[in-house]
Amino acid sequence: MPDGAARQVKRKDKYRRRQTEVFDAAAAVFARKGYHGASTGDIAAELGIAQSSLYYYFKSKDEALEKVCLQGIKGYVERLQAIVTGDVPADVKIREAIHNHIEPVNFIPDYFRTFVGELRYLPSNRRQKLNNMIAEYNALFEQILIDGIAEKTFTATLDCHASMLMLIAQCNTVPFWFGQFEHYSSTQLATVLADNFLLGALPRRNE
Amino acid sequence: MPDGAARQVKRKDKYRRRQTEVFDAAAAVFARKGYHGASTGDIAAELGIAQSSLYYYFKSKDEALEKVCLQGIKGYVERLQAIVTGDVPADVKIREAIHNHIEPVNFIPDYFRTFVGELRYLPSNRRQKLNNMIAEYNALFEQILIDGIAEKTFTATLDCHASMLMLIAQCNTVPFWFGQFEHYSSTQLATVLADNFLLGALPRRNE
DNA sequence: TTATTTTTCGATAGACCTATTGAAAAAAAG
DNA sequence: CTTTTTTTCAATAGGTCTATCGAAAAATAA
Repeated sequence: MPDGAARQVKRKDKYRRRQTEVFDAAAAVFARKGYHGASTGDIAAELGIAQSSLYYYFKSKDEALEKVCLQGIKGYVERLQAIVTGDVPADVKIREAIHNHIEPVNFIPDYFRTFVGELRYLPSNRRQKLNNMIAEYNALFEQILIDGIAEKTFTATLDCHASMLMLIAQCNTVPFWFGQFEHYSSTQLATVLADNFLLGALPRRNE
Repeated sequence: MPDGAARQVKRKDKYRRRQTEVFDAAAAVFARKGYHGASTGDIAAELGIAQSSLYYYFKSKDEALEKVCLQGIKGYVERLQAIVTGDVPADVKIREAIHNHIEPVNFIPDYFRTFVGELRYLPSNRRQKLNNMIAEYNALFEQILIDGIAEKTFTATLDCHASMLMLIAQCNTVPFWFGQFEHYSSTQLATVLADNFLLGALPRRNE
């Protein structure tokens, strides 16, 4: 028989598991109907419980969106940080970065979509932290391109800032059409995207 | 003094001009707050009139969104059609197509943003026509790439369908950050995007 | 000016939505 | 089985939103 402290932990764990189910449902509904188009009643219906029961797990719809967005970006910056500091050429880093960005579509697609599409509806006080993470992420991404020019991996004419925005824009649209093209895996898709960016559509002679 | 028929035309014209102002306001509010986040009261406030006055110009909020979206895509297909059938190499066509897609950010940015971001919230009966136009547009865009491979302008390894989606995805994000980077004109931006797609980031030897 | 048409408005019905509250049901502990 | 704690619920206050309606105001015509 567990002692008092262990019992507390177990109870908290059970609560957190249920809470995760609630946020999963919220993410699914936000992704499908948009934040403002989704009601707490919709989320409850997704779970088969009463609308008021949700408030045992979050304090407001705003907070639910914040948690979903935080979950959606979780780990992104850390993984990109590791890629940037890696000891490989910039073109390999770009391939890794693109893969890193797209891959979560496989296991948290609703969080991914909600983060990309609904973050702007977070009240500005809650949005601050997430905006900072995005700025940091973008800077890391751009750094790969800047370093790539310095090490002569990329052409000097590359517009690093615009290219960074465009690469991320491409990755961010993937969760919105991933279900419709099952013949691509996320890995294949990342490869297509990276090949396009690195090689270009015009043929190359010496390769 | 105009006769009866001419008077009717003049009145209709005046009505249409005012209606355009109403849709302009709707597009602005939809773009800023999202369709579900925007109320008809917000649109009225933008115009400085009563909320109920709007219903003299449209029958429902849905209809307003439909009209804004239709205005947002107006001319796109026709212009791309002309580009596709033009007598120039595929790389030039791609440059033209990208320019054609991005340029409206200069004169109808709110319609552009609303079309890209809010179309999905149109009830499916109203959305049908617009979806068909998008399908047609995408097919035309992809045709440029397919033709480009056939005429040896592009590498045979190019994934035309994925590339089409990615190019359009890039163009579609432009209206969401255009205001923040004033040192790019839409033309310069189109050039960066096309250069990236055609040439790639890796240096080329013989050019 | 007076009469007619166009445009705007105030008031509101009817619906929906968020968040709260106290109580009931379910689960866990004793 | 009884008590305690956790989880869910029904009911609802208080707010917002869309769309309608008849009347008022403004513009135009006679």
